[in-house]
Amino acid sequence: MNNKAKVSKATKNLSPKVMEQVFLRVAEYFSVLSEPSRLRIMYAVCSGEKSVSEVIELCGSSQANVSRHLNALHKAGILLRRKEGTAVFYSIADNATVEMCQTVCAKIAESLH
Amino acid sequence: MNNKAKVSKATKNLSPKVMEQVFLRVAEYFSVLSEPSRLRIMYAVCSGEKSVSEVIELCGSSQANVSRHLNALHKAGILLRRKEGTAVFYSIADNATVEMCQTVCAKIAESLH
DNA sequence: GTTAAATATGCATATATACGCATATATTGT
DNA sequence: ACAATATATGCGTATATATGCATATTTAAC
Repeated sequence: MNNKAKVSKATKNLSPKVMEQVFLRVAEYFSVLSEPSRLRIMYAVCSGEKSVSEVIELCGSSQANVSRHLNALHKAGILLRRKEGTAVFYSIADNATVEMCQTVCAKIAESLH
Repeated sequence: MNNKAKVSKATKNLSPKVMEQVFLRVAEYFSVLSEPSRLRIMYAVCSGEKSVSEVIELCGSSQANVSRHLNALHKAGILLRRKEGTAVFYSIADNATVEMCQTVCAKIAESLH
């Protein structure tokens, strides 16, 4: 079974009640990715695991904001968290999300030409 | 050149200024998809062109809301608009968006089990 | 134990936006 | 011209959330 078939199978035959749950969750998921600050953070982290401090440097945003955004991305299951001493490291949980963002970025970047 | 290479080429070597523009636009794009009401509408329309009235029936939302959401999806370039008499028909502009939504829906649906 | 460094969080505020309600606009049929 | 239908929009309100500032919490070093 190819990927397309898998997707169809996963979303077909779902009750309206479950579909509603899915829509709610998917909306939350996209919502996390609908902030420039968080996309900037994703861009910083997608090249490899980064500490909060490193993300702050790379993104030029405030410590409080970066911390909150990283937490949001982690809560959404998009970033993994790892503590080491006083530092906290974040990394990409699922490459599919990054690939999706890159696809969208590429489309937008083209349309800017 | 395969798709992955194309994506890389489209986003690499962009100046920080342009990247910032891209992040803004991508955030807007995801923002449009971050509402359950609009996802419901996408689901209604992705099976084929629909008039506003049909979408209202399928989604059970108010006329004013459906109209506004359809307009938002159109403005974002996600839906096409076609007038015919007093009716206005909306349809999917780019299948890539639908496929992306379906992929995310499938992932979420699986995680609900 | 105290200090310093890294990270998280409480609070206030400003901004965005989804929705309901009413109304405007456009098109068709009489 | 008028009425009916389909769609869009102005306005007020409630809710969500991004941000800055200050402070709390955690861990390491001394």
